[in-house]
Amino acid sequence: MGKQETEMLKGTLEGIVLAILASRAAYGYEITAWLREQGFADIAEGTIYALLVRLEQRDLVDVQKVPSEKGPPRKVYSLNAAGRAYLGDFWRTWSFLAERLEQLRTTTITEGE
Amino acid sequence: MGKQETEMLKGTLEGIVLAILASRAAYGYEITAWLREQGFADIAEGTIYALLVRLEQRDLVDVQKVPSEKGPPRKVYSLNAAGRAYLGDFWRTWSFLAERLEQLRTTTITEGE
DNA sequence: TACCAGTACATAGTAGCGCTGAATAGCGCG
DNA sequence: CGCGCTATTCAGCGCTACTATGTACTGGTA
Repeated sequence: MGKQETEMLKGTLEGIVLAILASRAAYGYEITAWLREQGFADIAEGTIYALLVRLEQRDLVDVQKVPSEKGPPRKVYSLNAAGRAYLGDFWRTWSFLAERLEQLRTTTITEGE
Repeated sequence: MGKQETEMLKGTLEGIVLAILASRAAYGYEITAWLREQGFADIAEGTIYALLVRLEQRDLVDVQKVPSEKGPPRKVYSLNAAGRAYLGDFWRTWSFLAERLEQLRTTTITEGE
């Protein structure tokens, strides 16, 4: 959709994916499909794969190749200890930001349009 | 501070500044100082000025030069109609994102550390 | 056989945003 | 005069998400 959403996703999309992986192991294609179901209609496939590669390079996730009945083998990602700690940081940062914004919204109620 | 906060601010900082300008006209230095008080300790000054320039170029704000008793003249920004509409879009996008994240947090309570 | 849709991953190139670091400028104070 | 505070500006960098494309494997169908 808009540029606003794209920019706002920077930083948060990583946390979203980490949160998903915290609840269960998953692979790229699956994550993309799930996000689309949740209303993130236009998150590009390539974005998720690139993100997962970054997570792997930073050793926040464990990876396991699993053969698939259809198509090439899946790369199943799961959160490791470092990833869980990093996710904790993410939630703290997010909470801080969300609180400030909620406060701003209630004090400046100018819902345009 | 961390890289996480920096990335998360992308897109949201713009909305924050718009929200501030919705409640009252302000100039760059003032906004920076206010943000620091609110806990955004390490938002660089240059960042705010660059952001204000972008807002001006996109015609979301009105600008007025006001002489200052100390230092060079201030550029006082205020939100115009387009800016208020854009701020409305921002809040909608933010709400969507915040809802998804809140849902994710409650279903995957893995507060690390 | 030939073709296509669906699954699954990968990557080169682009654009946008915030940060770093520095420069410029005006005013008041010791 | 030199220092500190106010106030703005700018070049260059790093990071993330998007676009667009390509690869690879399976099953259905004409």
